[in-house]
Amino acid sequence: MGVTIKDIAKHAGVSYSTVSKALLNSPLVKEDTKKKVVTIAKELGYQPNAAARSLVSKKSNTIGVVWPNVERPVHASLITKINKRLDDLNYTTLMSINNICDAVNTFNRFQVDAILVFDGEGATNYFSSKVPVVVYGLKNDENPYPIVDVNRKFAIKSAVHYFHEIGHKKISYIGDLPVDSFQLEKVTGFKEALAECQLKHFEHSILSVEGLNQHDGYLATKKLLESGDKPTAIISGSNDLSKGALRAISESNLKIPEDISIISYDNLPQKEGVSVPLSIVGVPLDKITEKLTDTLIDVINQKEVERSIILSPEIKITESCERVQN
Amino acid sequence: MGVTIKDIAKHAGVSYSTVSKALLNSPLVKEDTKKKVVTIAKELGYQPNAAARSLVSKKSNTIGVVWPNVERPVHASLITKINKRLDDLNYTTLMSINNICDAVNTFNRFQVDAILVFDGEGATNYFSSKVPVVVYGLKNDENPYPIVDVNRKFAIKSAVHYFHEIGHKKISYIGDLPVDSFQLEKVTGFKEALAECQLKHFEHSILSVEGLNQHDGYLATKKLLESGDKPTAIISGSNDLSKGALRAISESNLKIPEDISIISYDNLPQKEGVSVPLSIVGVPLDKITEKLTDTLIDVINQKEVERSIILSPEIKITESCERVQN
DNA sequence: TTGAAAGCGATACCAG
DNA sequence: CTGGTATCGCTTTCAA
Repeated sequence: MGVTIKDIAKHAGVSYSTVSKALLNSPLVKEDTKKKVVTIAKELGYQPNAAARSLVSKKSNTIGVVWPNVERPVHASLITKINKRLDDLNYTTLMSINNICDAVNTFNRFQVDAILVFDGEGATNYFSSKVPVVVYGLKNDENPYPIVDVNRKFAIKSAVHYFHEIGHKKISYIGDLPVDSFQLEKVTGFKEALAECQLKHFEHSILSVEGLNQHDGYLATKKLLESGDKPTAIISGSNDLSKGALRAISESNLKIPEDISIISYDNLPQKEGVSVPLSIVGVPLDKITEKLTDTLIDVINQKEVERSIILSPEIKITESCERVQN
Repeated sequence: MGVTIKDIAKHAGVSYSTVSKALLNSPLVKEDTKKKVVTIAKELGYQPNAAARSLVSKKSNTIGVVWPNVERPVHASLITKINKRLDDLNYTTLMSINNICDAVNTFNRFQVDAILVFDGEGATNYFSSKVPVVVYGLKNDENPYPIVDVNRKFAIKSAVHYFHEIGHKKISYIGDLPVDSFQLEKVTGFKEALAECQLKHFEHSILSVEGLNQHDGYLATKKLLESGDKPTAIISGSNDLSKGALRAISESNLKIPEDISIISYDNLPQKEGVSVPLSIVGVPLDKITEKLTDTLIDVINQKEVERSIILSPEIKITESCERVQN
């Protein structure tokens, strides 16, 4: 059906093993022959048969990404970046949105060189794989594969400590969403940090949300500001929540940072489209991408990798924060 | 490295061709032998080598889905449903988030049985594929592959006509977002329908938005209601926009449908979490899923399929709409 | 520098 | 019912 190296061989008047070498740019083939073969291959619209190739070479130059819940868009930009980076490294990325177990099996059948699993649940999902696996997500003791994760708890803690240092005593956290273990981590960080700084909880120190969209942040902040009991500083659990918070703050005719300071948890550098340059705490997406792809390449090359790699957040303070005089 | 049928053959004391047959559940193998082989295969953690299999059988039972812009989450639920349905039909779904051209080439190398391309841009991207292709997205005359699409224009038109029939004369559309060709289609439908019904434009008959989130709908509706010039009916371009609209309406102390009627464009049946059961117009996601998967299966089986399949929307009216007395 | 041939893991046919 | 063998398209020795 498709064009094979034999077809090319016939057209070029050489043997098909020469074609193979030429296409792999082997130094064993004369430049002229190479050129001719490559030209003919292009003309014929030749696409190497991945099945045959990986059958013999035991390598597919392909990495499988398991992304069980596409519907939660949190990871979309990360995956896009990873795809790009792997492409630059000459790897093909294939994705599966099946459950982890099935997806891992599929990729094993396809003999991908490595598998990257996005495990938002810290699931106890027991899967096994001959092909090396790297997990991005919550740590889980049963998981025998190297795991890369982001220290969300520490990120929020840093924010609290920063506010404490510049004199804030009344700090609110927006983004309590118990069904989501990532958010849970952040709330825990907030609570622990309050304790460490000997700061008190007050009625609205932790605002729950129904989701992580701009509107959820808007609603929560609105509620917070309308309570008689305003904080001097806000930490918000995600970029979108922050956008909503900013809008609620400006609607209440409060000024940032004079009336209220704000730090946002975020992995993206600085999103445009906000009125104030937000202070950000979190692990930059590029850092996550790099660590993840590097780890994948390492496991492919059978290098030893740490079993648990927890990336530390960075904090970037802008004019959205101000010292409190007292 | 991995377990092969030869390993199983040794353990079972039969020839490897028998193992192959047993694993394929061929009637040519004695039940006992089958049982034994299957058990051993399981014990050894055997995963058939997809490369070898598709090399000889020329079938991979795999469908490649090209989803160039994951970052726009519109298609996430559709893709999830498709994945599910194909899984039920015993097809494996593999996704690529590369650009259309590269992704199609990749899937050609992997000899998938068919490729589904999500083309949100109606792009003139010229790609060619030996493997059959089905496109979901905007029609495009240069595209030689069968295309499935949703009639967004007609959906909005139906909504306008419905409102017209029940006496509304002042109708607003929320969701003008010119960068998005899908939204553009809807706005066009709105304009054409107004003309067909001989209804007049007024200042806020078409509300633009900056995105398609709940908050965008909230802002637009707020603006609309605060203008002195309220409509009696609203059509909203997406489910999320509608949620925002509902909130803005309730904040303005208006009642649905007494003060204002509303129909939402949506492909999902009826989302929970809204105060009023919304009237919906659009093609149900299940219908799209079914058409898309059926078409894929058809092209795989070399059946003739129409070159252009445009799905008609359904309109479902609930108590969010009321006749206007005049 | 090129060609011939072995073999990757599975299926499918034919012979027993 | 079971076993041997050709074959898929390609990479990779080994010889020429």
